[in-house]
Amino acid sequence: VGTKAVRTARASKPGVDAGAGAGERSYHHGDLRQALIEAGETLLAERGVEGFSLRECARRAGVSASAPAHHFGNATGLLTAIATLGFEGLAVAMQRAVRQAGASPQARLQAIGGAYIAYALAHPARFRVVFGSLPLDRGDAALAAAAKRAYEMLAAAIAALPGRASVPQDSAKADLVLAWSSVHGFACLALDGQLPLGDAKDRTAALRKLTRQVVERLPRGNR
Amino acid sequence: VGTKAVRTARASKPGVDAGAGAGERSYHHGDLRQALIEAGETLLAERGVEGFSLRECARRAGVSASAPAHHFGNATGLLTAIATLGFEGLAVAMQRAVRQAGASPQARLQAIGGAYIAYALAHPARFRVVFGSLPLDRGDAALAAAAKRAYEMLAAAIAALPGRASVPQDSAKADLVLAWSSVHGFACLALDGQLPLGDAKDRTAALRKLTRQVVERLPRGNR
DNA sequence: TGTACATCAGTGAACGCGCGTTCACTGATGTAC
DNA sequence: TGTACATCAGTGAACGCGCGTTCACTGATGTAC
Repeated sequence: VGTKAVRTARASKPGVDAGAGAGERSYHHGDLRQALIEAGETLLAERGVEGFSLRECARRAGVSASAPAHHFGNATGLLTAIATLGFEGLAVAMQRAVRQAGASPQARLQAIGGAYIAYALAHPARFRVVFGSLPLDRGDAALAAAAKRAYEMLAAAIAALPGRASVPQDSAKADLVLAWSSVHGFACLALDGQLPLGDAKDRTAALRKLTRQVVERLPRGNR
Repeated sequence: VGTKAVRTARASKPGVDAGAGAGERSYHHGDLRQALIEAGETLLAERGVEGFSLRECARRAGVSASAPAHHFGNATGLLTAIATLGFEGLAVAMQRAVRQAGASPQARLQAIGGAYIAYALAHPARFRVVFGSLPLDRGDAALAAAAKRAYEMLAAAIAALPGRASVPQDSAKADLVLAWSSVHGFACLALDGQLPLGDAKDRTAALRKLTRQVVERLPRGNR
């Protein structure tokens, strides 16, 4: 009975199977790791941090409750993988924004801020895992590397502003905190639905104002 | 046995009993509502959002598992009460900061920002309940009133800045979002331990820089 | 090309646990007369 | 001041549930010869 139920569940999601002509999947999943991560994100998006469970992820991936242990060990392992994706996605989104923003350092920094917020709103589950209070394996190497990459993109964008070369390091740090705080706060409040902004147009306007002012208020070094 | 255990638990927290000479508490608690709220906050602080449960709150208050239902109905009710406290405390803290900051509108706004962050760091559990993803009864009248009070303090402080009378309403809204985002983001990142700031001194310096710049960059209306 | 075997990736039953909630109950308190 | 009674605020046993994790197992795959 169990096997049949699994097959039915899988058959309802065609196109996920790797190889194998028919819609049926074989005993092995193909890419359970990936499927569990996706299930986890969907679950978090649907039920929030409270509703997350490893068993439900397994259920959604069409797999027995004990299967996830082979890939992630435990729930923290899966959440850590999702958080890593979150940092990586953030870095990629910021990278892309920089490329599209042209050569002006100001425009680039502004674009990074916009990309940060857009990413948070597009992937609320990932964002909440990264910056929420769920248990993560903070010692995980992949997680730390992804976090560092995202962090350094922001730092580099600030350092590239005119006149910043002469800014002392701890002052540069404080400026990074300032810029990051603004953008991060906006993302959090927007995600929580706390912002007193009516429609998406209001929000876009406020967002643009915010990123512009963040750029403008970063002091130049040589004054 | 149950009753005895309860008595022992209560006896270990002297001074909580209302009236009654001896350390023993009677059948009635005295102020269970308050005790449950405090237990909830401690629990959240200790175990985070994940570790919260109504039963554990009852246990810590030295009371049976079914007692909380008399006061809060369910877990969401207790969390809503904590969130209400959070907004009220935030409003009170900001109020106090304004009073101590003197007459200058700039200094007042800056003080409000500092008070917001200080409150978040001093009451992480409340702050996380207010702005986290835990289920709350958003229709609760007390909660809505407290939220409104806190929100309007910030709005009033911004409106009191020189030249702001002529700023159109939607632009004022966007400015409020800007100021709130900066301060809120700083508080969130600091709570999550994400800020690359070494000690409390670093943090205070960054905080001061942040609130100052927020104030300076709010545009005047009459230009 | 065939065969033996190791390894990988899954199953499914079982465990013990803590949870929220319900229920009939009872001790303590307050109020009317 | 005393008594009857309503109401309030708790008890504790019981329920069914979903959870994470363990365990012996087995089907599928890959590799050595």
